[in-house]
Amino acid sequence: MRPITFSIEKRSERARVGTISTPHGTLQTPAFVPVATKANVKGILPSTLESLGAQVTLANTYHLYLRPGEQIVKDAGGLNTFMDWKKPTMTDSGGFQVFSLGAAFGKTITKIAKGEENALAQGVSVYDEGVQSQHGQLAIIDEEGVTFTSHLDGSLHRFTPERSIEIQHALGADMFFAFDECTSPTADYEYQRDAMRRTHKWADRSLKAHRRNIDANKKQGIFGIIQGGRHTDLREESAKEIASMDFDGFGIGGSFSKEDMMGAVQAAVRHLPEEKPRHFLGIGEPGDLLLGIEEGMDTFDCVAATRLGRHGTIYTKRGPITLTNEKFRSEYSPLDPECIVPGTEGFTRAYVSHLLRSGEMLGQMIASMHNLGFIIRLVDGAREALLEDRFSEYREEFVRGYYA
RNA sequence: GCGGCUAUGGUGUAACGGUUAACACUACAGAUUGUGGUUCUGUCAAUUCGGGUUCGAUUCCCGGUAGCCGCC
Repeated sequence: MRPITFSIEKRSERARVGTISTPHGTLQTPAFVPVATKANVKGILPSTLESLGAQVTLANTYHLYLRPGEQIVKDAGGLNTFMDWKKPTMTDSGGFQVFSLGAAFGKTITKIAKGEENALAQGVSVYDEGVQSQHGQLAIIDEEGVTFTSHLDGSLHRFTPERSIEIQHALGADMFFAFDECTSPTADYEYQRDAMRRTHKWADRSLKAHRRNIDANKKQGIFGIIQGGRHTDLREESAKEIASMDFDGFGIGGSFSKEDMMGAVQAAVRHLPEEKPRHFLGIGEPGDLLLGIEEGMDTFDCVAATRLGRHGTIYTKRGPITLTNEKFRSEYSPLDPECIVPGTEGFTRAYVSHLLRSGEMLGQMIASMHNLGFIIRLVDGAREALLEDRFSEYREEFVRGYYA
């Protein structure tokens, strides 16, 4: 019996409603996964997280390895005990940091490319770009793994698939990811293909490293990651390859352009087994979550809710608003009159605007809390809608209000 | 009353007899999708007033005004 099991309660075209069982309890899917990079969701207490309806959190291998070190977490009794979070946990493998500290370091590239960057990328070889900017990067990739300098103190480190898995065993999350390379959206086709095939080899090595550890196999499940950028043929190749391996679940990772995201997902999902959970890494914005659900994705993690909140932007049913804008200084209305998040009922836009403008941490906490509550409710609502056969109406109604 | 010093965006500073007077903060706006915790990118905004010298003055000169310091 595997530690991670998945059952589907209902299907609606490609979308599904299910339950993931883990040693720390179950997850009703579709589910949003708050990001707890350094074993905390920035500005949010675990008890608050629970009251917002969070079912699971995702921590990061790279960050916890550097500080405090995986041994500290292990000796604490694992991630759950360390951070006093009793529900299921996940860890990301550190593969994303290969991108964020490598090709994207010190640049404005994000994992979601805009249209123009795309066009720009057509004629540009990322290999050249990489050589040019290698001095400014903290990570260098080779076939065996990644060598990087710590962003904290400049010290030299190396991750291989085996090392990433070893660290993730020490962290002890219920579900964790194979070590992968998240490519830049500005990379050309050849680079995407080569990086994807390298990721496949790393997936195989990650899986073998995990299965060798009998003890960890009783407590933790491993997810393989599909890459391939925005190219549907690469996404298909990647999905077939990763699906053929004995993973407990799958993740769709990497970079896209906004327009091609769902095409890439569809191409991948086609080749994934029905009976295993699918996680959409780093997605997303409200509309993207609903699209992902429609395409058959089960879980989603994203930093947007907390990052936007910290920087003063909150979600509302009528689209995102920037609370630090002058007009909100004297708006004595709820953060979102159409979506009151429990625990924030009494706060007005004017008050939170004041806190954020004053640099008060409570402002960031309230805005993060609101955004997390908003997103979790959105995804939970989608689950209900799927169960009641009204998902498309649910999605359309939301999109009509949010993107009006 | 006399003498000296100072006067540059909202704030604190910079600069020069010569294009669009610089910088930081503030203000205003934008960005953010597996987090490098208060980040990144833009924008608005000033030479105290009146004369004079000069091709040209924020800069040099005279005066007014204001502030600070000293003296009686």
